[in-house]
Amino acid sequence: MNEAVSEPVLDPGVRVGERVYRALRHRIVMGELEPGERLSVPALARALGVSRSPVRDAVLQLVREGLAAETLNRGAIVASISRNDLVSLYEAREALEGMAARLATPNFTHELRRRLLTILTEHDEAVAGGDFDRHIEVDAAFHFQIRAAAGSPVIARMLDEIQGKVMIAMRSTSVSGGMDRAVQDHRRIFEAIAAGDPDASEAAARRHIARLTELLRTDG
Amino acid sequence: MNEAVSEPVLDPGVRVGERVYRALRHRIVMGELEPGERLSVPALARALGVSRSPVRDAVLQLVREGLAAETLNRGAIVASISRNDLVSLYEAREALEGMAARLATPNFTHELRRRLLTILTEHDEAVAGGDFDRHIEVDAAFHFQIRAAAGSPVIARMLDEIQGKVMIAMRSTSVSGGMDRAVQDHRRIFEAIAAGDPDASEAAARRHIARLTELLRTDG
DNA sequence: GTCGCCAACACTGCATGCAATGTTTGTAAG
DNA sequence: CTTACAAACATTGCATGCAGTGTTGGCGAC
Repeated sequence: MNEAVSEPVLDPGVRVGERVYRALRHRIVMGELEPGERLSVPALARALGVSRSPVRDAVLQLVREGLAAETLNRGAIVASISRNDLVSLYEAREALEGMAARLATPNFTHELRRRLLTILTEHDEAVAGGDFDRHIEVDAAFHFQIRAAAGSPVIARMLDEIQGKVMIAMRSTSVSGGMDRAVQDHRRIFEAIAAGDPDASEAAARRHIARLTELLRTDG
Repeated sequence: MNEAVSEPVLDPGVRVGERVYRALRHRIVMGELEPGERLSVPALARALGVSRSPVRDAVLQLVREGLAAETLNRGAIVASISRNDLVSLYEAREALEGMAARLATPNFTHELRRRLLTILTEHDEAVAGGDFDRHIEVDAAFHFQIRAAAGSPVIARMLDEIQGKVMIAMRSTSVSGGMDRAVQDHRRIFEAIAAGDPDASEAAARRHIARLTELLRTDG
């Protein structure tokens, strides 16, 4: 744990603590750090070539965000997201994605139409090719466009937080089913937004998430 | 670092940093620290009789939570919640309170019925007496009971975060109107939950918040 | 061979040092 | 009296020291 310091895996940013936070968050949601893995402040500081202060700041933020959990006098570990946690997260997500779709509807532009159609096409290809990772990526891109169009920083931030935890959980629980269903759902959401119907947009977005929640509750 | 240290305004807790965080958060949402007021780490450390480290931790958490804002190399200040921020907060709140009411409906118990009825009675009295502060307090208690009954830690946490910012904003923007209307809305929510109708519960809760949002958009 | 104790270790959380940086105040020139 | 400049001051963010505490690994007793 020494030579790798040459590539500190820290985005060029401003505050060291913030950079450490982003790097750790990225590694957690990307699965490079697995749930249960210890986040030892001295070890991370050595690995990243910085002192313990900014690392401690970063870990504290991760704990408060729910991406890390404190253990009994043994420091923090990467959080494990249980099946129950995931259900609770999806309940919140259903409400927020629904509202985001509703708010995005009056903001529909040609540019958004173009982007969403591109994403839908790529999604079709990913599903046809059975590319699960690409599916995950394109799925996230679709929802990202909608919540950007919603123009609500509060909702966007909350959905980001939810998504981080969901991505942790997705690696442990195989929610592999329903790739094709997701594309259908997305297309319905798109059509409702394009039609300028806020109620239909919200309903479609909620059904989409609710379907995933149901998958979680039943499918093991 | 003198006489005022005798009453450090810190709940007896565990970690000093956490206690400082709670104390500062309490003072911010309660209006003891006004928006724009500087949160100087050394000054707070002196005032609270601790070192700068835990105070710095606390301020960082407040910034990330949105209750404080960083200024350009002059430390953090208590956040100001603008009218636009408030609208965005209420959009998220509408979605989440609605979902909370929906989820609370199947969990309705005699105990919850008793508590909500007590709160509604107290709310009537507060409105009849024109007691605005009491109205705020009882209003918060009503929503707290519902989101506790919802049993979703994710939604509860998000609504807590929203409420903190809303309380800051309420002191600067006079959203005094609609005390009586709030009680009516609450009673409708209660009745829908008591009737065991999730759709009606969610709709009633959303209308309640949407009404407040509309008040914000129109009323200056 | 197994169990229990003890010592060395590692880590956490608070305190403090320190360089860099921005602000403010005082002073002098115009 | 206003303006420009400079020096002292305050604060931030990172680094490091240090005491308290829990864990771990080894060694001896049974």
